[in-house]
Amino acid sequence: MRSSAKPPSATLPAKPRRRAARAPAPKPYHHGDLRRVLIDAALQLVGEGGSDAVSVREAARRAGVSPGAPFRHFPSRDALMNAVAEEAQRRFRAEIEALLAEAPANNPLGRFRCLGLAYLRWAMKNPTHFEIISSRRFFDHDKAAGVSQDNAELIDLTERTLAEAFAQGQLRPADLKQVQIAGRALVYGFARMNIDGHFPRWGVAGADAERTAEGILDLFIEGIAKVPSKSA
Amino acid sequence: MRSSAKPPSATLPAKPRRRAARAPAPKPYHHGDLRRVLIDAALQLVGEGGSDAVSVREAARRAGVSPGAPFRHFPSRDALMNAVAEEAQRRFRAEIEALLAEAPANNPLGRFRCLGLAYLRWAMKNPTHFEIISSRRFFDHDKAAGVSQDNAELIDLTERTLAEAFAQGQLRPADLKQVQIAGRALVYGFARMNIDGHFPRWGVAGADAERTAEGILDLFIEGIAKVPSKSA
DNA sequence: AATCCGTGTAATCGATGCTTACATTCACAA
DNA sequence: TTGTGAATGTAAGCATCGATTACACGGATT
Repeated sequence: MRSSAKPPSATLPAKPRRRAARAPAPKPYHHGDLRRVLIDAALQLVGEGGSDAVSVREAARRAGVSPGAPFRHFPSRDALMNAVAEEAQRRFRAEIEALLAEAPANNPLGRFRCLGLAYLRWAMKNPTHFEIISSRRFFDHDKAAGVSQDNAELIDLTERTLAEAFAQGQLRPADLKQVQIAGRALVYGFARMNIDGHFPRWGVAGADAERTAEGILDLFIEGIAKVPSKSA
Repeated sequence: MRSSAKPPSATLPAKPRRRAARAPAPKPYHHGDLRRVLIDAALQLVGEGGSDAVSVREAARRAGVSPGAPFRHFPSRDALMNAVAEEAQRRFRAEIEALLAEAPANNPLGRFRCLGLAYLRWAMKNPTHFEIISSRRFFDHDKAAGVSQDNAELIDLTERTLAEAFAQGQLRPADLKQVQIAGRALVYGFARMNIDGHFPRWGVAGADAERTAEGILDLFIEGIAKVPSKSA
């Protein structure tokens, strides 16, 4: 945030005070788990106004803590964003794999499609969270290894799935690596078009979005599948 | 900029002085064309460090002008960014159309491919400029009509080209609208993957990028073309 | 030549990220 | 049980940023 559009944090949890002895210590000097709370607050801010809407001070405010406190847990705003990205990526991966678990095991191309669809659905449903896990502006690759690893494993998963599909003769001959990159570019691009507000210009309204997502995914898969009129 | 990584503006372009009457007035009170200079400075800042690296103050600094001066020309930082986006979009469109002019007129699908390639090349070459014309964070759609119009006309162009290709029987039967959106998602996604730093993870180095771009474009076109081994 | 208004300056405000010095409390050891 | 050090939060302050306001300059119109 560039200082312009930052609301004055309307809602504080009515921070109580006093502590010590044995009274129902309402305001302990040490916050229970500030790190966790800060990540949640930041995650919420992301959900409200995108990654730009995250400020350390506002997160501290929502946690009911002084502006300097977060720096005990995160050396910089970027570090906080890294942690946020890590959390978002964890959720992303969890949902993808959950959906994949329901897909039939004996149809690799179908599973490939399922992966793409799960990817698109999550991205459409959580655009702001998707944004921060996709832009490498956060988490420096070196730090935040969790994100990279989760992501890398997801990529490996699709790669294996695609290779299986090819091995079972479901694909036309092609450079599998390029197919994989093209597929990624397709779903990533679609998700990004949503985030970046391209859809209105393309006549894709909110309700159509998911249907369109499915449509372009099937179009792509038809393009790489062996029999042009089979897998859709 | 969030105050952290802002260099102290090492290089001032020896701010141009003089104008008016004929005496060597070294520092004219009125800048010649501050608006233009500010846009150029901002454009340069974008090229150096992305859209986040643009601050009104730094642009003013490079223009050799006081921090408040830019607000005579742009009511807000966003307004400045709008103008920058407009300029970038203009250049983008100009180059696309220039490249398209060299494509054979009688092969719509080839022209469609040329459009995609030109799009990808420009995006790879000017990633930071591409970023600001693609994110709707800048130019409010209502304002900055120039960007929207340039973009809309480019979209119309590809739509017409695709329709021609279909009319000439170069495509397999398909929902043209979805083909167009898929194509856009593909190239946009690829360009965005570059911007967002996804390529290292995908084993796409700088030199490979353009070749890979061509590869996935051809893959896509093969997928929608009538004879699977014709248009590439 | 006198005036007006577009354009730049100076000063200031509130917000932000981040740092430093200090205060408090928890946890572990004697 | 008691002491002490490390962890964690507070207070205060710096620099930068976007944005506003009052003022100064000067080119163009009349």
